[in-house]
Amino acid sequence: MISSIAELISDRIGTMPAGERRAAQTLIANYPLTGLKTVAEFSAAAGVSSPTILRFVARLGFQNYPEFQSALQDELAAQLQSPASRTLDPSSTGGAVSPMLEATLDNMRETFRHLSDKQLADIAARLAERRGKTFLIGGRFTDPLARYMAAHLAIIQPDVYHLAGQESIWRDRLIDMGKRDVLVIFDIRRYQESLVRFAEKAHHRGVQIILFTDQWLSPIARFARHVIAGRTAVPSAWDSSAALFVVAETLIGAVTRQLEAAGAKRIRDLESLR
Amino acid sequence: MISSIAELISDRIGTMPAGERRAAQTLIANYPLTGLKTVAEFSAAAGVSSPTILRFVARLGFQNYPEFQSALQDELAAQLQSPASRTLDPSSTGGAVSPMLEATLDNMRETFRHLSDKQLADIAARLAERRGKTFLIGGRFTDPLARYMAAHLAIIQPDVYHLAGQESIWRDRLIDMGKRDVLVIFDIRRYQESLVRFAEKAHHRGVQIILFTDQWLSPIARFARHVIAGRTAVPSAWDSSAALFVVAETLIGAVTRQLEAAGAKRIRDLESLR
DNA sequence: CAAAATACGTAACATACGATACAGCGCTCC
DNA sequence: GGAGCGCTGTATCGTATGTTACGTATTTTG
Repeated sequence: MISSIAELISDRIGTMPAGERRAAQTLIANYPLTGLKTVAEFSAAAGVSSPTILRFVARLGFQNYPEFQSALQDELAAQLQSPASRTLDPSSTGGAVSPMLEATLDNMRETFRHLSDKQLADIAARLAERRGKTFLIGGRFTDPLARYMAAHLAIIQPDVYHLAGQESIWRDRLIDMGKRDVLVIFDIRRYQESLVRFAEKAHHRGVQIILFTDQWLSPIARFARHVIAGRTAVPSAWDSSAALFVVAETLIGAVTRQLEAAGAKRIRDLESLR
Repeated sequence: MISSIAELISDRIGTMPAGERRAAQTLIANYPLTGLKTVAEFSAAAGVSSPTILRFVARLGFQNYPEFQSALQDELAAQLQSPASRTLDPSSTGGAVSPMLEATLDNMRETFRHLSDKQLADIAARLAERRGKTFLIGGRFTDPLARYMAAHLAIIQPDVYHLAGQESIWRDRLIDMGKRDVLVIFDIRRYQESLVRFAEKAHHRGVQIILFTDQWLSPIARFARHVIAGRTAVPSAWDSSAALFVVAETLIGAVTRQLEAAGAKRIRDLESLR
């Protein structure tokens, strides 16, 4: 049963030649707006020629382009009249994907429910005050999150370092850390021994630790000044770091806002360096 | 302050002559669909003549009919991109949580709404079939996502490589790529020249490209076999990659499920290696 | 009540839009 | 490696669309 044109497309997109597939993808990307424009605009957006667009709609089973547009408009009309039914109710998608998404969304709500605005503001403030250096590090699967956060923070303020590579390398960086510095650690199950040892040593040197972990709390929590506990359970073989990722983005945004004045100047300076 | 065209109309409907008022009313009645149709259809629906419609849109301040339609489409685009689902479930979040989170949740729902189960299943199947090698690479801020995905995929199957470091390094890896291989690219605004060039060359070598991008589609979409367009807009100075992150996790889960038998054995082997 | 002004529709016009024919190119399959 | 097929873009064509001019109807005002 094919109800919407979007389904029709994703059903046949596999059998389409390259050019028409581009058309399909650009249409899906911001559905259904591109389809309401003229053939010329559609083709320009997709980077193909007009005839390809027409062949595309022909393959979908429409006699001509206006007929295709009418179908899109009808669909849009039905959709606008019942706005509530449009926002993804769990039953409509049905497939194996939906439970994963639902669980992830729940995780985020839960994570933020246990996270007060004040707590986030405090952490952001600590990251924004430029007394010392900021170091970031993560575990096997969470190190990309540390990288992601470092990439953003490094733009709006100086002295941001992501600790990468072999353990011996970042262990030696301990020598540079002191009580004015901040260490952001990502560590979820199964907690890594090496990270715990590293955190302990940093803690003894007076470094303030901000820990991103799961709801069962990494042993590093003992040494941490701030602990962010995210929900990670999803119906999959793996744990999900998505909630922690969103917290990280939220913090990045908050820090950016606090450093607005200084940060804006810094960004301009960076731009001029290219 | 007049924001939407609907407001503009209801603001001036009092000063309009009878015919144009009928036009206004029929447009408001099922807004904005009637305005997207042709002048002839609009006039028929309103029971007036074509020139009356044109005089109507002229009175609203538009130079010509196409300009009026474009304005309607822009409005519709903005509306579709940020669904007002906030009003739907204020209960679940419990009140004044950061607008950042709400926007992120919306982005995810929207992203998955434009993403069919079949599409995801196709991509997962392509990643699971072990004919060739799998390469992953990302842009300035999205490379951590590539890393994250690579870290997981590399555990359940062989020949998974994350392309890191300087451009010249991964450019040389092109020599190892062929038509049996898959290249996963993350690229959101502002799109990186180097990535586009790399994608183009890989494409010419017959490599199948799976692209993670934003709703405005990186130019790499021209070469991509599969395109995943995620929503990135959040109330922050930065774009959000969270939706793409969740799609990545979903794919990781799907691939893992498909490789369950082979993957489980591989994981056991890995365990015994420690 | 008359006269003017405004509003509206009919009909002709020009533009630009969608459709089609054709040629070049790349790809696949012997 | 060569022949065949299928896909894609360029150029051209017919037409539907938006636009305008003009005449008639309707309302408004002195």
